[in-house]
Amino acid sequence: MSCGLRPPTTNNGGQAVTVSMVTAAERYDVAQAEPQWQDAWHAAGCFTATADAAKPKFYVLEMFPYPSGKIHMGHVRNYAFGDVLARFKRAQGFNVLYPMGWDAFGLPAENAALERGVHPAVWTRQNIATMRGQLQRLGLSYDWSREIATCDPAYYAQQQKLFLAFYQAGLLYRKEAYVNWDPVDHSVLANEQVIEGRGWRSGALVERRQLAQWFLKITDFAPDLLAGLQQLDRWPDNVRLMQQNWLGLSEGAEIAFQIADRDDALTVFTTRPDTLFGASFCAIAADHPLAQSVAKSDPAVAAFVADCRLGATKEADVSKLDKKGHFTGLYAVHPFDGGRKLPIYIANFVLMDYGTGAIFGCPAHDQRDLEFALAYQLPVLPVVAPLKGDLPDIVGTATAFSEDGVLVNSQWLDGMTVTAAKAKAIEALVQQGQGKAVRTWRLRDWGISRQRYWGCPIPFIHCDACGLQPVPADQLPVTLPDDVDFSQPGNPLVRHPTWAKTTCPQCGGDARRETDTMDTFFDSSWYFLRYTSPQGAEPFDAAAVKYWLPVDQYLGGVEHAILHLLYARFFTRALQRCGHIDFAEPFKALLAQGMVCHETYKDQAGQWLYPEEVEKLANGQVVKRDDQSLVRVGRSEKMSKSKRNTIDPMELIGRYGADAARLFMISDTPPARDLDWSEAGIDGCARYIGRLYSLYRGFATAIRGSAGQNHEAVQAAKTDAAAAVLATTLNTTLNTLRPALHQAIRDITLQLGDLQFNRAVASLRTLTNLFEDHRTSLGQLLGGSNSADEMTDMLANSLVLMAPLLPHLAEELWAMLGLTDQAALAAQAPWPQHDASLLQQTQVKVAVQVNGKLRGVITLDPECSQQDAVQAALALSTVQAAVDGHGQIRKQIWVPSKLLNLVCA
RNA sequence: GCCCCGGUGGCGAAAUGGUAGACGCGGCAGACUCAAAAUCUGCUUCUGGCAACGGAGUGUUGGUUCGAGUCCGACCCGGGGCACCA
Repeated sequence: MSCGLRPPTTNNGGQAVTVSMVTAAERYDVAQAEPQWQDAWHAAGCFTATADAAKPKFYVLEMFPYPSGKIHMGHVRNYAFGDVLARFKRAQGFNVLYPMGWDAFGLPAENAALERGVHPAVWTRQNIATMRGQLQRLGLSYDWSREIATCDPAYYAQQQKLFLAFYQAGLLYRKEAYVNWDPVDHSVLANEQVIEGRGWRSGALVERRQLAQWFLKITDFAPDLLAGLQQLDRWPDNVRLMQQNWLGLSEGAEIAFQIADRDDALTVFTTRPDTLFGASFCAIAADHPLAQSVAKSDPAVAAFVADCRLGATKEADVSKLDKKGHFTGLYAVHPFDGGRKLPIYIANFVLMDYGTGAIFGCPAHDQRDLEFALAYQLPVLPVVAPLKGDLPDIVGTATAFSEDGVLVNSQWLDGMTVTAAKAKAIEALVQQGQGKAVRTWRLRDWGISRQRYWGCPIPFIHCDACGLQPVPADQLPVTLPDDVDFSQPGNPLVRHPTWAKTTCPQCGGDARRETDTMDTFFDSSWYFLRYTSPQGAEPFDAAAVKYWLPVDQYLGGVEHAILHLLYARFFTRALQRCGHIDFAEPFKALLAQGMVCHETYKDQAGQWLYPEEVEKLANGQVVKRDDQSLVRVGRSEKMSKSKRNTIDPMELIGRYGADAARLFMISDTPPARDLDWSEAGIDGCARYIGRLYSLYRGFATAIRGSAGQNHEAVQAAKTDAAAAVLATTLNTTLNTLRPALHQAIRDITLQLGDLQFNRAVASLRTLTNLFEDHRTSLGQLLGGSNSADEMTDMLANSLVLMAPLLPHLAEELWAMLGLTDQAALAAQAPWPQHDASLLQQTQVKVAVQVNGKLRGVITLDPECSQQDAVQAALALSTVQAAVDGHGQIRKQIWVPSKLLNLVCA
């Protein structure tokens, strides 16, 4: 990099500059400077992205926020990471797309309407305006011209087209499914609104009720979603593993058990056909057709089924229930032993959604089956023996044996391994016509119907005569009515006097609109495509998508590791099938950032409190700020609006500035790790910025101000000896800083590329700490030596390295050093390259161990031979003493430039 | 319950199987100051020692290795997800 501003080298008699002294008036005015640079970036159009096939592109995407009202620390963390990367990639010469928008539909807006009477649209728009301002104040380098909001009819109109395309492609269907029904409020509740089995507002016991709902056939893509994970080598392994487990492929068998004294059979799914001889019962889900039919004639069974319905809808809750069952009075005939009859139970731990909704129970080798068998006094027959040792006491320890082993007590399977027995059992079942090998997925189809107002209307019409009709293309979009009544619970679309009334596109008769709206995950499954042509008249422009997609780096909270990311992956496949796009995976690389956590507060009434409503007294008590009532402090959890344990970052920004707040969020903690919120350290970030300002200010003065620093200093050094000392000092500075800069370039480039933001900050600090250590002689070099240009270039390079991390400060210093003829703005300066030849070390420190224990360190030439190293090592008294203490050297481990280990005996 | 992740100084953390604690926060001491703030300098894992120099140490425990924070096994503790919060 060349430097245009050449410092004068003649002596004009200027005063010596004291680099470290800064008066208050010379301090960095963050509040004034930051908005000014934000304006400058905007005016220069630094961040506006334009598709240009000639340039390599890089799409940086952050999970867009729900407009809850204010940004919180999790957002700042997420967006600070993204912005650093976007700025870094721009400097590296990429054409960067870095957009922002709003996941604007959702439940909280309706809650605000219910609680405060404010219309969801108004509330949402206000929140967006507030949060946009906050993000802009953070100096994030978004292309705001591409901003979108999912609640904008311009967005959801396009979404309705996609919905109809999926319908055309046969990816959508309707079926009955359970919802949480609040019998008092007469409304459907989200899981979040069910607290300990009761409606959050009414307190009524929640029931499960069946409703006809829309489903997307995500299960069609299960094998492809699984296979695709293999290619996502820039996704974290844990996220891929979570997705893999969620898809939940299991290889097993379907077995038809003849029902005794009836003509029909019960088909069960099992992954352990090898354990068939250990079966002691069958169990079916409460929603299984067989259970339904038995319930019709048996009131006790009906009561049990009804009881199961009352219970939980969540898998987590279901699994915590005590295993309960009810005998149906029916028996299943064992397929390999007609003499054995297995009682058929209805059991609360069998899920209708998984497999066939029916199982056979082998208590000895399945923990859930064992618990059930122990509760209902069913036989426990071990059929697999461990490979080593005796069969453990299964009943005594109440622990099923589910590891690998050898078959016993199983007639013609005896002696086989589990794997061989599985194959053999299936083979036998196939021959008998009673079974087959099948693969089952845990994944269920995606239910997208929501009985709510604030979502994208599902573009369908119900006609009594013609049935379900898609809204014709020329009648799209179906927009939400504005005049809605939130004075009572339930979906206002249903109660609206006119909105749902329409005519059938088929017969022209009276018909009703679908009043369900879409799951907001639908909205967020394609927004990254819309960013490429945000104002387009079609959902997205094919050429723009072809250029920008896939997303090169996606950044978001690990809490979205499964649902959102899986739905988005499904969506691109669905769009591919519909011919809209030609790729399957939307996100090439993923950073699953850890959560920002904070302790929680509840008042005496059990209401969540925001941290700012809480005061910590000197005596350690925590009280409510307004009435001093005692507050209950909960453990640290993910910051969330529902628990109100959020921190307003704007207060920090007001106090310290955007750069300090951002630096604080990216320092110290690695991105993927959770962060327990604490303000300890923010002062240090602000001080670092102040220190850098005064440091570089001193350098700027040295460059610009008094010419001939070096000359002055040399003049001042009256004797030859003093002059020689000065020359040596300056030389040392040169020889220290030169490799240090290139080390920093190399390190920061690698670290930012690997998203190790905390380490990049540490590397930058290491470099600038060195500048501080050498500030006097660096000032002298800048002030008119042969190396002045090189030193100025070095400072310019350091600012380019700084620019992604501290963008506002870097601009301020860039201008201050007069570098604007290299690039008008630091944000436009190209990323430096390191010179590997400058990183060669002439001396290396080598650790000397005796029997693996550190006994000394020797400084050697990198090319030093093992023999010489041993000699140098033994010259150390500590090493010699340790060797003497152990006897003879038996072995030497020599890792050049690193370590010498003398193994003695 | 099932799946995933994490555990290293007083605190946040760093460390291709090769000198544990880089870089910070906090603390202590000193310089500057009438004083304070800011700034600067030094020290700061614990422990013994005046020191030189030792001993211990990465949640617990066992193993692999010349050598383990790192790899393998078992366990303990904390956090996240579990399909209608987003």
